[in-house]
Amino acid sequence: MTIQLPILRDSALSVMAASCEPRPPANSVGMKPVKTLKVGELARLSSKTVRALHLYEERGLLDPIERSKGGFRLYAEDSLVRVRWISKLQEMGFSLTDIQRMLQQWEHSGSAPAAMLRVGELLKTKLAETRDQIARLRLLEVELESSIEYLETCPHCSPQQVLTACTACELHAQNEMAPDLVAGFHAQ
Amino acid sequence: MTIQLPILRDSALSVMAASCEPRPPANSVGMKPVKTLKVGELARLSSKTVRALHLYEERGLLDPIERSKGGFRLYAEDSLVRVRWISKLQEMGFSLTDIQRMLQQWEHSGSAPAAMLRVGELLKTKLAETRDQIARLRLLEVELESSIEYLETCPHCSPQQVLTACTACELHAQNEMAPDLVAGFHAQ
DNA sequence: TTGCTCCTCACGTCACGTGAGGTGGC
DNA sequence: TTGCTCCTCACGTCACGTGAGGTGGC
Repeated sequence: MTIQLPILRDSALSVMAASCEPRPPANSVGMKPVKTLKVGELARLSSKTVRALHLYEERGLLDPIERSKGGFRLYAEDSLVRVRWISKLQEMGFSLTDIQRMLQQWEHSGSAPAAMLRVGELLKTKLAETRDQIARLRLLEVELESSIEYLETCPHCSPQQVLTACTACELHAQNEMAPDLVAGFHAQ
Repeated sequence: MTIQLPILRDSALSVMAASCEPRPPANSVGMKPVKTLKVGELARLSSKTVRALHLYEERGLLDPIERSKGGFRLYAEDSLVRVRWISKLQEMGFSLTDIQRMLQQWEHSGSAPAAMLRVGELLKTKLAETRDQIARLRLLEVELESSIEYLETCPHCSPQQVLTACTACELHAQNEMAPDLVAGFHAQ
């Protein structure tokens, strides 16, 4: 994976030099050592474990730009964007294998708009799935609420009452079925 | 786990007998064989695999009422309620171990209102977590939408454009950063 | 030198998936 | 007898968790 530097870079630098802001460290030209992160720092910043970051490397999803003399992994600051990107895709339900495939498709597609089109399609599919998932969770939310409400009655029941009698409890209206979340306990 | 039959059963039966509906098979008294389900049927009805149902049995979450002479598991119809209950708890993020613990607490608590109180507390905690999860997914939804919108511009880009040039694409406003979901591709 | 961070194996865990080889029941 | 369903091992998978034993770097 070779990265071409955008051509604007020089003019961008001169604009910054002309401003009154303190000059940021030159980190793209190689004169000063580039600011890097050790794996523990990257882990902390991304809320991942070191083990997870190692795994992403094994799977080809993340690479340190170099190693220290002692073998320590040194990451570019950009890696944080990559790791957060992985996290988001995982939250949407992509597996690491899915993500691996997406990256490969991306790298092997010569034409930029074609690659972007593919990405767009994937995101649209996921948007639909995310909406489904939200709908499912809202149903669960309603169910939780009504189960909690149903259970509000129980503290007024006699403490001597045995659990097996709950199937015919006289405190709840006779036509009021126990909600599934409660009924599951006595099922069987 | 012994189940006491509710006392209303007989009167319920006689009400049914008095109606004009065809008499349903007597399935609680033991005169006729009780309607049971084989594991495959239960799997189909609950959208689980046979393997999963076996696992629930190993973990003490589900038990067939009997076995056929040939060793086939035979489940009560009630088992479907139990399996759906397990599914719902899993959707909320409970592990099988969690569910196992809940059932044990339930079975070992002598007092019914106390058991219900515990269940109520657990459900309240899960309600909060479910709401958090919904909030997270809605953020993702918004992010997906804006990423998709951002990518709408790309089909108008020259097909000869190389991917590495996307970091400085002139079709997107210069101050418009690529959304994280897109930026993750070129990060590193 | 001390203490914290990092390294590479390598086995464990969770909720199943996926055969292998054999049998039940209509 | 055929075909579908079921049985019990038992190993595989996914995304890490969790040591074990050793070293880097301020």
